[in-house]
Amino acid sequence: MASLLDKLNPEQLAAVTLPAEPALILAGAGSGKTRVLTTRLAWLLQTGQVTQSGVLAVTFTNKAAKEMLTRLSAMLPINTRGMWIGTFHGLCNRFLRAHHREAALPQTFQILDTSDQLAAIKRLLKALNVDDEKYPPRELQHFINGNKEAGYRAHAVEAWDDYTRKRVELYAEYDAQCQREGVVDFPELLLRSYELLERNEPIRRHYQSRFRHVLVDEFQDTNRLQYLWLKLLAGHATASPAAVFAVGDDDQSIYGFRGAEVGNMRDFEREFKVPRVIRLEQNYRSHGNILDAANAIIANNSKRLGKNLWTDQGSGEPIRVYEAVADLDEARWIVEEIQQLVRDGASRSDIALLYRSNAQSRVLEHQLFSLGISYRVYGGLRFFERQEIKHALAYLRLIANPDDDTAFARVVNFPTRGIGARSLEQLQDASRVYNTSLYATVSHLSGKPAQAVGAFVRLIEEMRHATTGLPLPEVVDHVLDVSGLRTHYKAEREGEERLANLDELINAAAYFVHEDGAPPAEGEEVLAGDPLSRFLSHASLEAGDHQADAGQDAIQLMTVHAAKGLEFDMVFLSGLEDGLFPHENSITSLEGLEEERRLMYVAVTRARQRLYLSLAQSRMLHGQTRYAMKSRFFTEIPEELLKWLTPRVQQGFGAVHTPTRNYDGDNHATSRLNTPRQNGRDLGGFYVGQAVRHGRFGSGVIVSAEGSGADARVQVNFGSGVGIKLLALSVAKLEAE
DNA sequence: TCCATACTTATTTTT
DNA sequence: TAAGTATGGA
Repeated sequence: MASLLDKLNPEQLAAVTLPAEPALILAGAGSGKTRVLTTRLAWLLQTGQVTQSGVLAVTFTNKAAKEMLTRLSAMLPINTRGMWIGTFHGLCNRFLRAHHREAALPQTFQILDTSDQLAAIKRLLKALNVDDEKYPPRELQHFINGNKEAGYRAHAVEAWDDYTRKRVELYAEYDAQCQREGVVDFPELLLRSYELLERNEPIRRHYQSRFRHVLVDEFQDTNRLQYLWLKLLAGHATASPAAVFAVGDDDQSIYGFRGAEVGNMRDFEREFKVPRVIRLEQNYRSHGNILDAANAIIANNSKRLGKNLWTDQGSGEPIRVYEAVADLDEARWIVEEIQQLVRDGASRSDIALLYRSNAQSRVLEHQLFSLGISYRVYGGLRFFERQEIKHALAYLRLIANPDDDTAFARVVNFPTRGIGARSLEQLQDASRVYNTSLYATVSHLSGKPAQAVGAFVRLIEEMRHATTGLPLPEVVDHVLDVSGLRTHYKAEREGEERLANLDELINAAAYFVHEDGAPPAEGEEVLAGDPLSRFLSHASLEAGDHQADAGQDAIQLMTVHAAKGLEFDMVFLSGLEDGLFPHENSITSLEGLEEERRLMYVAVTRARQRLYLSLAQSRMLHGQTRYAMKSRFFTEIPEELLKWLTPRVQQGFGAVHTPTRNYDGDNHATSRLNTPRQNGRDLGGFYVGQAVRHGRFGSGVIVSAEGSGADARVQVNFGSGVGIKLLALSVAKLEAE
């Protein structure tokens, strides 16, 4: 037992061995958060304070849940299968399958992913004849999900204006449609579970008395509904509440834009009366200079719970900074530097290239590609999101649940079988009249459309019949043939990859059955439902890997968001320009800016040994060259931690006049940029891209120009604090800097 | 039904 | 720029 607690630092040890009471662990970046969480779980089990079935551990991602299970099995010789360790959505799915009747759902209910949900909303708007210009589907989706995640059903949403009233009405209609079809979206998994617990006392009591210890990972990312769900499940208001062990870092809260409420941490501390917040501040990842920079940056945020990272590893190297003239030069420099690192023996996969937004990867990729350096871009389409896979899954969904109109609409005419828009419209209308699903409505139809659609229904019936009792992989195989999907993609010019993916789906099914069939631990129940429904919910809840060959030794490219939780020996953080990072859409509000700052904090703390920061004075954005100032975050890092690799004269764009400014001496891009006249406009000697000084606003860059001569006006970006100003040259006393 | 062309729009994203 | 959607003609 001692071995479990070995090598923990005093704070970690204190956290792991806390008594059964509400606990809040503020775990800084690289402080051994996962280790503490897993060791706590193992320790509770090993010391007999709780049984396997008395534990609920919840994470946000499948990856984190898997990691916890793997590490737990490595610590204790136990069968973890059947334990309630998983994602919020995964656990709620399991809960709802087990109590589908009480939750008023068919046992085979299907889960809509984000794109399915959007399709369902579009279909609803069409059926109700709602103008989708006035009520854009995406906006409506956001409205519905936002309300669900705050815990509000349509009837509970306050609406003070006609527009909102209409959206609330559509929200109610949407829920009714989902109910008819036997499908639930992501937030619905949570809300439905919450409502069931709230309404059904026997079930609530059962789970409240069962779970004695509730462990929550990444607590700062919880939304309101998740917080309420935890509170209820843990029996917060009851005589014998479960001990909630919440681990998180308010400084790494970067998902506010999708409903995460950092405030949940404060609320938790207060409402659960956490006796003592434990801070994990010793960092095992980065060298001192990197941590000093991170601490300095995040110190500018208000409303923090407070925390300061430290290390005993020494200060290490300075942070290297490079200011390029243009995005292309920045990319060239980064790639050149990477080549040097690799020549010096660095392994490519230890090098990460981070950026604020996905669009920035293009220049970088281009540069890497042309120099033949292997790289891997994270993000993008995942396995279960590919169209051919979604088509195949739609057939499977119809076998499991014929009322799933989203699945029906997706494949009724794919591959094409002569069912046009008019037939479908008729079917939609009839389905409203009879209040039945599209599938069930077909029997009411007559005439020509009924023939074609009827044939489709018979096809699905045959599929269901032929696959009953077959092992899952064979079901999939059969469906791929009979649906005509295989034939379709065989005929398609570039269908080989799609065909390969479809075959991969059979493998995924086989693998799933293999995992799914393992015997559960004693006293544990497995997920209820038939194997097909289980596989389908697995496909929705776990969209699979982001493509790319993970095993290869390649440079890692990703957004800062995607990098959260990861670490690399060397990190390049590119595009550090005001307007890009922090993003211009976020700088208008304090909360927005503080989230950007947390993002910056996350980015900086990814680096173990070496951190590079870079920016470009001009950048191609939306097909136009844009000029920007250095990111305001530079001013938040103590100067002595930075090592400028570009001559200091260049800062503030003074260098545009110096002859050698580009990394490789190639200055054609610059000479084009700095032509003192643009579009023949007379700007009295000024030009776009020029560094200027204003008496009141300070120094900035001319971003754009309009008018000419006496009417000439220019937009000047003054950076931090001031922002972009439109100034008439005849009025404003600008001087070249 | 399919294909070409025009038009729009442009963070971050897991489940 | 460039991807995604919308529209209209064959």
